[in-house]
Amino acid sequence: MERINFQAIEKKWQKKFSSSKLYNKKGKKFYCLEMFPYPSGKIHMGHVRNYTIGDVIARYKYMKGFNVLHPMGWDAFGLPAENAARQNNLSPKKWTEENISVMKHQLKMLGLSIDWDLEISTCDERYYKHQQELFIDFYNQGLLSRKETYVNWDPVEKTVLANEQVVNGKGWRSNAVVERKKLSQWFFNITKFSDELLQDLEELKGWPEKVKLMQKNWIGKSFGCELDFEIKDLKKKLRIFTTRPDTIFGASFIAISADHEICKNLNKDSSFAAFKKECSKIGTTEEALANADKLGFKTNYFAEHPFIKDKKLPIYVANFVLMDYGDGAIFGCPAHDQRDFDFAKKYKLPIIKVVSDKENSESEDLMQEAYTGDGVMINSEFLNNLKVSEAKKLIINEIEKKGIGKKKTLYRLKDWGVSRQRYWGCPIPMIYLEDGTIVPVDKSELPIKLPEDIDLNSSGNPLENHLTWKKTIDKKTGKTATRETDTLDTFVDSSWYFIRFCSPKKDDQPYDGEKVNYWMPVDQYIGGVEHAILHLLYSRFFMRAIKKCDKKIKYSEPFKNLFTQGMVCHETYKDQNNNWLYPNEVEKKSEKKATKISDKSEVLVGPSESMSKSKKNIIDPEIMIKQYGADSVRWFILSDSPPEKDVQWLDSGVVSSSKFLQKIWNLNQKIINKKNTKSNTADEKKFVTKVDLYVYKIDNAINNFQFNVAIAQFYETYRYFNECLNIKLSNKILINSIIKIMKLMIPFTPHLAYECLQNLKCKETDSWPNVDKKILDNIKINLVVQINGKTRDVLSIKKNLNELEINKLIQSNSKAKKYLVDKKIIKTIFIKDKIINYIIKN
RNA sequence: GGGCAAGUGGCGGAAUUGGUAUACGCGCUGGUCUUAGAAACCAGUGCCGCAAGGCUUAAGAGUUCGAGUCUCUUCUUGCCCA
Repeated sequence: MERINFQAIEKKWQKKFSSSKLYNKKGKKFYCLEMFPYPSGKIHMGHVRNYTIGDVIARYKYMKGFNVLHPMGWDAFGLPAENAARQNNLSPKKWTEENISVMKHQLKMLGLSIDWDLEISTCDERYYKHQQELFIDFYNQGLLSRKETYVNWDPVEKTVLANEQVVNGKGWRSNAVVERKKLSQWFFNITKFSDELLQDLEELKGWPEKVKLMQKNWIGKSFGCELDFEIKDLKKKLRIFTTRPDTIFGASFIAISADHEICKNLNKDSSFAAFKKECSKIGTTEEALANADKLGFKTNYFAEHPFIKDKKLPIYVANFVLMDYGDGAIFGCPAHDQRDFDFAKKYKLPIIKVVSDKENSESEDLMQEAYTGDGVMINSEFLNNLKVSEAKKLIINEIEKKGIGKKKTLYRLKDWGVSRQRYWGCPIPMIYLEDGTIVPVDKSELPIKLPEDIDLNSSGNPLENHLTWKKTIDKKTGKTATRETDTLDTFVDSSWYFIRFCSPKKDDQPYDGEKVNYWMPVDQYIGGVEHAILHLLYSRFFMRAIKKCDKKIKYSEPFKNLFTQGMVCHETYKDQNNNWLYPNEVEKKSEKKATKISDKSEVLVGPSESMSKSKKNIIDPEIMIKQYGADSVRWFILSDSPPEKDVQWLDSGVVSSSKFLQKIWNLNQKIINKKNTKSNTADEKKFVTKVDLYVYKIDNAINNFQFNVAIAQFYETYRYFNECLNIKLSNKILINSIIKIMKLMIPFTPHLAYECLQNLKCKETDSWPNVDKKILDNIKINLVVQINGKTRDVLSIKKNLNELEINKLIQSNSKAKKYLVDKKIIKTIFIKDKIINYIIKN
């Protein structure tokens, strides 16, 4: 048999793919989008998986008659470009552009059905110009604000981090311990949509439940109430916020933030200053706050308990209370809150139990931890004997009646800080006038371009350090002004790129509203689950913000269906010195044994983990494509695991994929070269029906995102064809049937499939094979015969036979017959086309 | 600590959603071909048993004619939040 020349075939068809598109003007629109890549240098297996899945969907939908939009672009701003540029003495722009060119070439090698005419890059001024325009629109709509807040400061990167960029109190990239620093920042007012973003999750039927739940928890809606305490010494009221007003009778102290107004009275005290400094050492994440040592500073003030006459609660300044949570003050109920409990133990404050349950019957001084569960109120005067939920309602009522507070809804979601003290990002189009006012740049001046003559080697923000860039003139007043030197968080860039794809060349506006209303929402969005919260939440916010600025936009949800694919994993290897090794430095001897190729020393084979540069367990897709062909790589990455789960890369797997594709090629050759034989109508009918059944099954599997199952069906189909080469089928039937199968393979292995179809002289390759449902009705099914629930025979019969007919069949001709001799049948369970179960008595 | 998933051969996994458990692939074993190897092809491959047959979906219970699938308890792993 002739070996398949995949290099030649792939080259030939990729040339065609680069100009062919998936538009069916008459069909229903289908917007298929994969998360666009960061141009880090080369594509990795994660990209291969992501874009192969997307390509299968796009090609499949196109063949089903949809008008498919399948674009690609580059998430091209970001810190790595600056770091790389510094190391290689190259401009970030140049570095990024070179990476894009390499990666684009690599993506083309995969044979993707992307419409490259729509390509965008977020670092292109033709893109960020419009982002600046949107920024100004948002500003004018009151969706932006400038706030002075404590931020997570990364002392190594010298930049502000978002809460989610802080992992275990450390910077996600630098791993440096994060500090708190006060800075003036730009914020998108995402919290204006808190409730909407939460409510509308329910409408997202095509999203994984898991992702919706994560977003729900992230938004974190909770109820509580505000409550005023009186401080007699200061003749002031202290407003606190609590989600547990029911535990008010268990209150034993008040804790306030070090930045609270009351602390101004303490500023002269040097020990307080030292304490305040200590507080700034912990980050602002909930996790950092929870894990930090609870520290308190006792003030000389006391608050009056609102419900217990003459009871005074000491006021502490505590490091775990922040100004931006509630009002920067809480009351502490140690018995029922772990943080308060730790604090009370440390400063020897009273612990008063107010919720009782079987599980926490011990007395207060024996308690090892706070009890946060449900129960019945005790020690709480008029709340006694009520359940926690009832007590909560009643106490809020009482508080409102007394006029000392009110019910309040609280969201965990914070406004989105977008200022970054970095060069390689979208400049913020705002200017500072000499009198201190801040105004947007006049839209006619957009884009505010990044300067190219910058010095990346001195510390801090290169835009700030630039000699002339920030000096400007306000167009309206003609007065001198200073530019904002911060740039936007790169999450902003990716929050609207899917909208830009609808009209990527439109120059005078960020988008063409009509096109947006036609193509949006994205019908299928595909990407990693790691973006489940931020990117998706920000994008949902952007769509709403744009809708608010532009009444013509119809949609507020950007992604109708979301698919989150699993990661690509590989075994890890370490040598005797505990250094990681690349897979190509290692020779596998058996399951757990391997040696280092260079010196034959023993290698420790570690578990399969997500591919990462740091562990060196990476396989270069380009090398695989060159060795086995793009179709084999695509086939393998889809074949081995369900797409939502992690997949383990196996060289043996891709080898077997390429062997199978060779077999498919051979089968095509055999059929094309076969001499016409005399046909048998019955055989042909059976064959055609069976092929249609496979078509049906494969179609179903693709529709359900079960690509691994679809591929298993292809293996079976191949086997069946091979068996049938020797039975009496006309060439016409064989060719028409193999054409159907090759069409089904287009989404998976487009190069091979198109080449085979061409050899089969198939002219119409744009439509999906239809299955006649009537044919499937005539197919034989297996009916299971059970005696007392044990399978004794399987009958291959026509569909729709009734119980009587089945009984007759079993009595006349079945292995189950012998079990029924001389037995009394007390019950028969019969499910049509599935099972018959005889319950007998011995 | 809380929430959510998941647990099926040596491995990746399938099971029409309560109806033949282990499809398909990898690996392994044997064979054909070959000077030899590779490739290709054929056969076998959950466990016990010579066989008839029995057992088996993390462990245990329950519902049901029937449970991998539903319910409860326990264990383990993963993810998210703390």
